[in-house]
Amino acid sequence: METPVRTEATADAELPFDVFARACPSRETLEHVTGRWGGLTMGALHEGPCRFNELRRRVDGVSEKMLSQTLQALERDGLVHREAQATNPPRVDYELTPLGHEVAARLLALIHFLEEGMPQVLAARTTYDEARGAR
Amino acid sequence: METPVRTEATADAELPFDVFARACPSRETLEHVTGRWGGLTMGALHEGPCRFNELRRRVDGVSEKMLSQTLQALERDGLVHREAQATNPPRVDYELTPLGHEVAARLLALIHFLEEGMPQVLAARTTYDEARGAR
DNA sequence: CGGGATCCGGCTTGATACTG
DNA sequence: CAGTATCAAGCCGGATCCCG
Repeated sequence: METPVRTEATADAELPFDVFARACPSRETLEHVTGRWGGLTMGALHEGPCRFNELRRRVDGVSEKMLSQTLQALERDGLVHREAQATNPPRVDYELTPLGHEVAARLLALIHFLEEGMPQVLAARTTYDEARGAR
Repeated sequence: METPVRTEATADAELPFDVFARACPSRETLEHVTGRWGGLTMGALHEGPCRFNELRRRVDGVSEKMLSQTLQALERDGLVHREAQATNPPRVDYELTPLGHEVAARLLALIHFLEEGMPQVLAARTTYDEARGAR
């Protein structure tokens, strides 16, 4: 991983934005990104630009409404770029912005790690459920 | 991109878990981790073990019920360890498991990047809203 | 094709109260 | 302190209809 300007000295520098605070706008964006469809949508877009209905196919289970809604939130946050052509039939392409790509990369790192760790997770679930049912 | 590092002996079979598939259990775990309180809870625990009510204070805005529920889901997935002492008053400590720490690290990478990128996000929102209101 | 508008059921959430 | 139980409200998300 590349290390930006960040001097990894002591704890953290005092950032003006703190997700742990209730009212911080960063929490909203985090929820857009990690929301039910936000993460999957960005993950799908990370593979490349995509039209609306193709996106629907990539993100299994999402409805038109939620995809539309999700895309709007991400576009407003500057993570997704929307390019519409007023042709007939209309054609709209979505793609990640540079910022969006960086966010998606971190998101996918999480997703892939989770996928690889699923055997452990599943094992833990079994253990947990057995310890419960036994008692 | 990067070379897929598979420990499996079998050839380049795809991973057995795919979040993009509706029915995959990895999507459940992803939702536990990225859910409304899951991420913040794990982020808070990444700083160190913590008791229930202290956790509530760290994660601003979470209710008892949701914290309890969140912790149970994470414990079941093997990401959080719960250590209870049957004293009076009761004392329960929560901490991340090794797996949980790895997940939390990726989560925090995302969170911190988002916090640092908030100025851009906020700027994008302003632009977006102006383009809307103008029309 | 790419959405917007509307309706509506139900799951999630959050107070509140109660227990060990 | 560390939760569980209960209940009302509200937002989420799906289905449907409609438009450019």
